[in-house]
Amino acid sequence: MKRPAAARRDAATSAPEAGQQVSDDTLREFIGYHIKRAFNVVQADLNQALKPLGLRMVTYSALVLIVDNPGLRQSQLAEALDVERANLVVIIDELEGRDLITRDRVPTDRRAYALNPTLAGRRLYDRALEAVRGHERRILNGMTEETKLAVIGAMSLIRQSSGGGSKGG
Amino acid sequence: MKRPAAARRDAATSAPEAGQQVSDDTLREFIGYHIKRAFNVVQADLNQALKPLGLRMVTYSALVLIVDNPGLRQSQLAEALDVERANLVVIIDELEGRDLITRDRVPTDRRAYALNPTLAGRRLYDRALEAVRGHERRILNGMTEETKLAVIGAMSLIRQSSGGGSKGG
DNA sequence: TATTGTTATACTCTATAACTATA
DNA sequence: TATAGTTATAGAGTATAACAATA
Repeated sequence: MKRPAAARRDAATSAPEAGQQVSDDTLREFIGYHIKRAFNVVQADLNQALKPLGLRMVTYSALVLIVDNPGLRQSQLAEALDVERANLVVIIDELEGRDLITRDRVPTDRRAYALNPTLAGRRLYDRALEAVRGHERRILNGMTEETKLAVIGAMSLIRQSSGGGSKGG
Repeated sequence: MKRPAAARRDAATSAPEAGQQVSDDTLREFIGYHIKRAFNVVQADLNQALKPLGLRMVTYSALVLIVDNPGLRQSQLAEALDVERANLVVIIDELEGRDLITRDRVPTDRRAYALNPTLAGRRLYDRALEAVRGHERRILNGMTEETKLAVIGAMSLIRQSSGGGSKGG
């Protein structure tokens, strides 16, 4: 109920002193605010880094998981990426259309497709990982290994607070 | 160029052993991946917390900044929230339509509007902050103060790597 | 009956260009 | 000329329902 000391200007219908800068002291109390702002930077820079390869964040993540888990099914990939099966279809269409992966019928369950990378897919995987490593070097800007581990631990802690799937946002 | 030891299954067009679970070891090398997953959880839970108040993440942030910086202009708010002026219009419309804020003409610059909270706006601000504090308690799940500060420092470091505006993602 | 992949649809968020009224 | 707010529009991202084929 108490209000932030620093932020507040004066009371009702105050004048908009133009040159003055906006205080976000109240929002900065919250860790979620900092995460959101940082994530915006990460996302923007990552997409820039992936653009020359014709990839976006989702298509990149999907390609990596398919190369690392060849033969997995669309439903498994959808769950791993935390996207709806329906929305994954166009992502897979895109990767398949560029001959980066193949959709292979599963003999033992003819409803399902096994996703496998092509040679081109594996090559793009290597280039994408190099690009993303460069991107991380850029945005981390000399962050210590200790801090990195602390962040990863903290993010995992937050992730655990949710039951599992995190949609609905 | 080297490949993750843990992740890889066998080679070309392998079988999709159904029960097996998907490895994201390669992606977990990257801090951005952890931030994204955590942010998804934060966003989903925050929106749940704000729903009873009729607020979303943006409208909440906008309301907080308007209460803390009464009299600021839309363009200032747009910059502070890192959204386009054009997209802020509907957000402001929404808050104004609910009589949480007012758009007041600036006498010294008749192009601009000064944004001011109403009494109802200030009251909802208080309730929203309470709700968000509860949300943070929930998702942080006993994170130590030390870790929190480390995370905030790390997120600020990432934010600094960008020139300022972080759009284009 | 349930599940896999699919289509269609809708709703949010975001980016861009162009307009108006003022400066 | 430039700026503040606005409108319109298009592209992502995402959620839901319903369908065909298969289990």
